[in-house]
Amino acid sequence: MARPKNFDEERALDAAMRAFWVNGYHATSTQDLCDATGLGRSSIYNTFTSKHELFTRALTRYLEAMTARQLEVLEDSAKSPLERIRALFDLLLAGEEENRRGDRGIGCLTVNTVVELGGADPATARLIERDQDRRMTALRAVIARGQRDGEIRATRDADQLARFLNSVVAGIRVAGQSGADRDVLAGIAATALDALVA
Amino acid sequence: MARPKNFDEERALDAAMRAFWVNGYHATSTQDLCDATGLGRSSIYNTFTSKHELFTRALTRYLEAMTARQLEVLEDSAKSPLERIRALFDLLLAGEEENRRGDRGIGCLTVNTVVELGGADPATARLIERDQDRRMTALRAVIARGQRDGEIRATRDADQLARFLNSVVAGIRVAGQSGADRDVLAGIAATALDALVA
DNA sequence: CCGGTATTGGACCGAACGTTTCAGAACTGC
DNA sequence: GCAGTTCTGAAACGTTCGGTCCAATACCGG
Repeated sequence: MARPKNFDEERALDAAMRAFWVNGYHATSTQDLCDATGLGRSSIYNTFTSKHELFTRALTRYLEAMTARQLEVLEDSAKSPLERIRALFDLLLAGEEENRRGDRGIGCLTVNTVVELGGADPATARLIERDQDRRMTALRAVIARGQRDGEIRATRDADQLARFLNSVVAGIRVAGQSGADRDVLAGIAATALDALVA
Repeated sequence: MARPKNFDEERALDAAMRAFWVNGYHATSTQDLCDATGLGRSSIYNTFTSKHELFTRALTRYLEAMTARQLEVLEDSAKSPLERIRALFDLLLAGEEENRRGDRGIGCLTVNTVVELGGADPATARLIERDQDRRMTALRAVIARGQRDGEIRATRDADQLARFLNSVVAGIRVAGQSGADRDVLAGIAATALDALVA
């Protein structure tokens, strides 16, 4: 047929994702993307059409990877509902530990994107909304199950508790980004769980 | 002496603050700032030196205004500690209600700035850190007081609970920014309080 | 009312932005 | 090894960026 690309598209996507994650959409220039991926401008535009399209692809990849891992934890039938939620926080904390630049975390691409583009880029906002729905559904199910088992307080409905947890997750991400260390984040997570078991 | 400025510096600062708040630092151009303030380039640069300096001034103003209002609530001796914390959430929810563009909130300039610039702009990060210290100190004091009175659980120390609340506040801001309505945010706040009172 | 000083609007600066173009290189199928 | 197709690197596109310059203007103190 024709000349093949001499780079791995998914590897390039990962590098771009990382760049957007660390610096944000606007602060990442096409030159930065070339440097991060090791590709030339032509290859990037030939493969991904535009900066925005590349961002969309990178974000989609991020959402899929993160949510897949979270759902795996939430649906682990070897654990009780409450243990799964604890495991979810463990996963989160491990991720925060892993992704640090200097004295602070780089946050979560989802949260970062909601904050930076949420109001200005409806297509991206929808992408994140659909992902949130998936996570919320799984979370709600686990909580409802825990409530039936008597492991989780039933004084608030599963939906409300799920939204609370989801919001705490975002809060932990922001706290990590503003410099809180692992112990502090673990303390926040543990305290949040108090609201579920009391 | 000489010709006086024919605009109100603080009013201009408010307008600039609003622009940065809604769109973020990078996505707000100097032209946007001219449009928002109604000033010409010359007046802006003559008064504020640079875009970054204007941002610093605007952020400082925001921090001062927000924190002053929060401290006022937290130090209201007419209320019990727990009532003060409830009032803090009420203040937060009222602010979220007030600041909406379309179907979503515009968040909180502090959180937005941590997310957008936290890792790349140490001077700004320090500014926010100092502000956070003030708010955390007040929060810790109120919680400690509530614990002495037996109104707040003493199974976790005041510092940990304060960090938890602070993180929930950020989480609520992000949730509002991703489209959650008032009832949902109120539910998150109420659930967070469960962790304090058991 | 005039001299001195600061502010103002608008033209303008070089640099960087996202994107396009294109000639040449590289690979496939025949 | 040639024809056909795609990829690649480099140069260049027009636009917008943050910031400067300057002549005209407006005000104050004397």
